[in-house]
Amino acid sequence: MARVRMRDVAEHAGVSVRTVSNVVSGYEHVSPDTRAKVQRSLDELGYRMDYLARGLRSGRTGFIALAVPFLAEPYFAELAQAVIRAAGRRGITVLVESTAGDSGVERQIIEGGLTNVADGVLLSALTLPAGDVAAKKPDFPLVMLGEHSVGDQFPRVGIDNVAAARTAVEHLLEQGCRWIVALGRNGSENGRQRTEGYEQAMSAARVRRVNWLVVPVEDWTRDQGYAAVRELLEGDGPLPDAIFAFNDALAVGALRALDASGVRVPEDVAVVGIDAIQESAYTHPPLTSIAPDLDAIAERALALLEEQIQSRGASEEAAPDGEAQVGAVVAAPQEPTPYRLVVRESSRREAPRE
Amino acid sequence: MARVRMRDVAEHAGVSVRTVSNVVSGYEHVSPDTRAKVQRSLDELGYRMDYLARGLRSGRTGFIALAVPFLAEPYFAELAQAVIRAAGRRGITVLVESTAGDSGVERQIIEGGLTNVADGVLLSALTLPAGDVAAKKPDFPLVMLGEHSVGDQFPRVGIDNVAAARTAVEHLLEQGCRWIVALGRNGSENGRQRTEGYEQAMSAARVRRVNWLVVPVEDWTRDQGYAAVRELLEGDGPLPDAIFAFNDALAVGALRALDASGVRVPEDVAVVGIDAIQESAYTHPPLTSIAPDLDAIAERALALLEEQIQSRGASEEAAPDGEAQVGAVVAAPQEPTPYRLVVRESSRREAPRE
DNA sequence: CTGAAAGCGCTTACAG
DNA sequence: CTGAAAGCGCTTACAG
Repeated sequence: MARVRMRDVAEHAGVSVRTVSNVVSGYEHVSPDTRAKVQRSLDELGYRMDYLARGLRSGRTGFIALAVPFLAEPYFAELAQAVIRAAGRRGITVLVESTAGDSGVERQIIEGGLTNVADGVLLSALTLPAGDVAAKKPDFPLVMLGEHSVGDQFPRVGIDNVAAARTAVEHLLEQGCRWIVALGRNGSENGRQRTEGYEQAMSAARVRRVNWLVVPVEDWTRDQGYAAVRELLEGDGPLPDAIFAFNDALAVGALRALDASGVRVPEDVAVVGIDAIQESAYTHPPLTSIAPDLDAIAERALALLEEQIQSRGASEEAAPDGEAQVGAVVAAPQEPTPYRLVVRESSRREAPRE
Repeated sequence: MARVRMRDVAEHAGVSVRTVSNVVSGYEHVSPDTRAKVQRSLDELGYRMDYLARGLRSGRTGFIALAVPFLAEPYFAELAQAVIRAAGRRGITVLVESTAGDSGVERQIIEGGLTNVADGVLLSALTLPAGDVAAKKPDFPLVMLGEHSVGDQFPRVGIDNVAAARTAVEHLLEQGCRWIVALGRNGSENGRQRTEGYEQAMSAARVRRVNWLVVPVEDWTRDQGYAAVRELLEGDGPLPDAIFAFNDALAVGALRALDASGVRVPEDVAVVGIDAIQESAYTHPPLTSIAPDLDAIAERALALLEEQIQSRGASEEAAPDGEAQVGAVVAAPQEPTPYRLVVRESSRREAPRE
């Protein structure tokens, strides 16, 4: 029961390991007879490739790393699932890392902590200051997920946050809302961009400045959304028309706070989120949200990563000392991936006030 | 910028690679002077271990694989997060695989598809028939997650499903409910066990058989919960007292269906789930659920896996032909991990009917 | 189309 | 406490 190696298969089939390797890796020029013979030995002995050894020798492991802040956050879990599925189609195995929003771990990844294990990395950075990533100039295949505006140093894929936020707010404006609270500004680039989209829409609709309000939070989680809205609702006075939450988790928290305070959605306050996580179809009431095309994100990210992986192989051959600028090859600015507005009950006003 | 190897560090420091290796791996018996010298070279050259090479040579990669059916299902995402966190504390990297409920992939894993990449695997099987796993007698470290009753072939960790279900139903009975629908039986072992817990509680409370009802579903998802309850509510006639959903996803779907039909929770129908996923605190109304201790599950699973990994190392030394029965070493029946009942509004009746 | 052989970057008995 | 050397299981020019 000891491990079966290529050598064992070769002996069993009466060929050289070279030939076994050829058969296993699907090399074309092997005579049908030899192939059949080797295949039989392969099956009979139950050979299983040692990917580690192959990786060591060939420089390619067939793994890529996906680093997300919190795997337990629905958006990231769903993104990871999409990436795993897309990778599976390409015969790539995904190593999922959870950086826990800890920039230490993110930094470690940027510095190449996974380089020799993974052929490349997909990084959905949260805490890492954009400048830091840019400064490191990683010398391995890297694609950023989400809109982080890290200069144009790396290929990145994600929706256009500004446009997405604008779309969400425009939808609320179309429903007749005029006093719209933006929920979720924080230090992140994403937060800035979504704030900007909000402001663009409010400005274009000529909404009075007094009716603009951006509520900050630390993290885009249900609890923070809940807490922020509870605070907002305390005391007396008129209510805003609508809440535009920067993601669905915040929106879920907001809905719960509204519900707990007896505020009706959408009659009193309309709510819109971003991400269209699965949960959003089951909230009370179902949540209107911006749905990024996760499959498109995954597909494109993988395509970009593979481009880099391939070009690295090529350039290393050309310049064995590894001076090649890996990232630069494909750093051309990317089109943002598509998204769509999913209108559900949380923002559907029977009779627009307008 | 070419890759810095141990040999480079050794030359730079004027020692042998053996010494560099000793320093890097924290071997004790290295003179302080040598250590300092080597450390300086390490830093100066920016050495980074090639884990692949180490793994090939030493037989340990420092990776374990975690295979779950659907990473996008909240329970599994939260479990994965717990495992990653616990593994991080032990210096282990987790390779997350999503089997997509496809028994093909699960089977592949059981057959050792990840063996040489991961030191061991944590498998949360869903579709795989218990007998199959048992029949394969995997020759690598394996711990099953969740209660699958695969004989006692493998160490496994999870809550006691029967007891958990019984606890949930007993809680409903205590609230005065007498006509409790169990939602979620399917072909899975988990489903059978939760059904059994339901029956035990109903039986012990001497509830009339006419008031027992087990509603089947295919998957434990929100949509299936929604669809099943919609169907249940169609037409006229009295409503049941309560719904015991076999997991929170089903409960979320049930809550939505109830809400859409204008049925009040908990006044008309109380609802209880299992898993206590984060989402459950934000449903309408907040959902009572059974909370398994995910950290305990992760910790224990990792401990059991490490035991096996270690004992394999040991036994292989003793019996180089690999005849050692890896799993058997620690296959002693495990205590189920703890859980607790989290009572929220969905089952809290001000005035128990009893 | 196939063989014999070098080598990927480590670890680890074996000596000293 | 440290060196010189073998070898983990592959891939891949280099020959033939």
